[in-house]
Amino acid sequence: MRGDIEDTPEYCDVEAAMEVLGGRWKLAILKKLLDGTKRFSELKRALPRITQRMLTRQLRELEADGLVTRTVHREVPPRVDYTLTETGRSLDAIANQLDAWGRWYRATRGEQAGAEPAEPGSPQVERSR
Amino acid sequence: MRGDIEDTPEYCDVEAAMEVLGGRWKLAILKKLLDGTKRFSELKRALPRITQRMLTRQLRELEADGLVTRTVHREVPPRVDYTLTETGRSLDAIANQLDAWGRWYRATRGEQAGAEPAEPGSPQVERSR
DNA sequence: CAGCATCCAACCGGATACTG
DNA sequence: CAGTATCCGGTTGGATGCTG
Repeated sequence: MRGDIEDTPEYCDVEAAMEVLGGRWKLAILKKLLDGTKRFSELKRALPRITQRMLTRQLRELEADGLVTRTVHREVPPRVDYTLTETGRSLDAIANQLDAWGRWYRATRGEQAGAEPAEPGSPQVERSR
Repeated sequence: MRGDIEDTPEYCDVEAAMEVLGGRWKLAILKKLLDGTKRFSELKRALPRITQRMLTRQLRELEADGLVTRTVHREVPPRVDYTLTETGRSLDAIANQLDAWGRWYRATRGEQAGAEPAEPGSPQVERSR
């Protein structure tokens, strides 16, 4: 069973994904935008722990990577809103599974580190194997 | 729809997940370990772009977070191997979907940066192998 | 409202050299 | 083999002030 294809030192595509989605905020922002278009202040309110500075920067990067669209309405007061592109929406399943996993992980770690809870063995996510 | 729950400024669980899985390497390492137990040098070979220092640090963090088990064999030459815990294996589906997404994203971006693919949905996510 | 500018501290990640 | 020690640049993130 030594296929040794498994050990191929090729560039892992997970790395490619993490270069775009890496950092602490990208996926959290994506997740919020899955509900629909949101303006800057709505996102800021939805993510209280991110600073304005970081939110701006992360949104610009997501825009540059083609995951969100930024729309500026020239009115007073100013209004800018952000919408997921098709590419951004393609992360729907992954973002939701990460959300479920995060909740599950926090629960298991919060109660007792290392033991399996009475809950379903996994988050909503289906396990392989 | 004013007081909808969707906008709850609560701590997003995606953030919790990203605190554990964040950074460029965590998920890539996880992905490699999904194939089974690997020793340090095998991981290093499987991920040529990570430095030894980073590999060590990321592995220690994964261990501290209960995702991998570190086993030291007191022999000469030294041997240490790493195995996923149940918690670590619970990320199987997510890691594989991210891998698939990364491959798909690279492909679409490589061909035509900025244009939407005619394809209807997300990348073809391979559920379990 | 939605930002940009600036300063600054802390941490992340990489390169290199050395060790049990 | 599997690390540790040291140095160092870049990024993250916070605070504060200013602008169209």
